[in-house]
Amino acid sequence: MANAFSTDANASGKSYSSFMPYSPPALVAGLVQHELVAGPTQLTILRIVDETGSASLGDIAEGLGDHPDPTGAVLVMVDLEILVIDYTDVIDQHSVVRRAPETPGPVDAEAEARRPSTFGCESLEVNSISTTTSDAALPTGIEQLATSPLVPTVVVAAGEARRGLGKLSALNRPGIYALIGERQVYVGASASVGTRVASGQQPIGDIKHIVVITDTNDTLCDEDARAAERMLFARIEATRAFAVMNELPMGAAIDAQRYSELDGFLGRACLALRHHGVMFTHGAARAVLSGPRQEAGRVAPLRPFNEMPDGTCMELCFDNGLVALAARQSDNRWIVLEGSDIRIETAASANSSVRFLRSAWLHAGLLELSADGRSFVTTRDLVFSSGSGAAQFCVGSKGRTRDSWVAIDPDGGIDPATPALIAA
DNA sequence: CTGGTACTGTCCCAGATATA
DNA sequence: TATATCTGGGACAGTACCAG
Repeated sequence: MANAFSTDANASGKSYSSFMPYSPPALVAGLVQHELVAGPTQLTILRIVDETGSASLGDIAEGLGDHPDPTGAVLVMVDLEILVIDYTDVIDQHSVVRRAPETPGPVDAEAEARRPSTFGCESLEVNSISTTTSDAALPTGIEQLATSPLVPTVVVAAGEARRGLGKLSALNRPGIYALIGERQVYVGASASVGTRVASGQQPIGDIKHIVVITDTNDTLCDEDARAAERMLFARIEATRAFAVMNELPMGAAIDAQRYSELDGFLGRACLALRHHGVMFTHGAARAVLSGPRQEAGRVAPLRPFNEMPDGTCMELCFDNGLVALAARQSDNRWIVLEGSDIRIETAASANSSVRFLRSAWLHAGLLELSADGRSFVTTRDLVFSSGSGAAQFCVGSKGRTRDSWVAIDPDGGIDPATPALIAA
């Protein structure tokens, strides 16, 4: 699947097209040129839409009969700006498809915001994106891409200057900080980071330096800061130059695009710290900028596909057909196996870790959209510290526990009910 | 020292589905 | 049609630990 997510030059600017394993579509003489949209398919889709002015994706799929990929066909036509699709969280059979406005006209920002912009990252917020030049000022056919407004401001203070950080109004905003000792670091975050550092009593002595990172444009919100705290924690832990004093922060529920933006933000901050000899001074600058692929210990050692993992193999079935497999190696070490289904949506009750990890692992390529688009699929064995944590991550909600995993026969033995089913 | 919060695990409820 | 079972989701308690 990895190759299907091409972002190369052939990828259309309409980003969801990048997850379709087909050639880029084109419109020639009013007819779509694409494997999924033959002439009759195009006519049928437009007829269904025109009957009432709009149609659900489910109606179109039904109208297309045995078409192999009706959703893909519709998305091709959306890509070509023949149709638009409205949906709330994810594209499903209830998503409404209608004709695109004929003239470019003013961009429907709200509808634009709902368009899928990266694989598997539906409902991405675009409020973090800013443009510096009005589209109207550009000639037709030229588009300035929006970029993240996150720009790190990095402040380094001596340990004894700690109290003074509370007096800097520029630090009275969400941000993250690190208290650096000889061989140990304490990482934290706060909605008002300067005050937090100045008045805190974190359990670390012999502080040599204090690093405070905020956003120059003050677009970093409290949730971003808590997510960035966990990400900085992982970056520092990966250097092995310091022992991180506190436990792994819980992170926050951010979407995959925001995760990517924060990662870039942190990369620039870490590079500044390297250039000033504060932290991240070992290894290549490139590695400092990119950071570790994943938190230490979350990816299990590589395992040949035909080799069974250690431990008891367990199975978790959910959402009418999705299956995750795990190896229970001990009460506090569960391995969710490569190829397991991970539900795309998360429930409102899902904890922040469930959402944070989805974004982190999409960013890292440890989760990919499945071939049928119904779920994410894990691309490596992933480590969890509890059965319920693993189950809740897979299902995307609470209410699943360690007992939700059912032991399976690692030798592929038949189900005890199979003889009865055959007899019937 | 205390309050707040996250994580884990258990319990319960509601709706859908299967079965008698 | 009534009942049983399954599944998804929320509420809650115990624990641990951070933050003030």
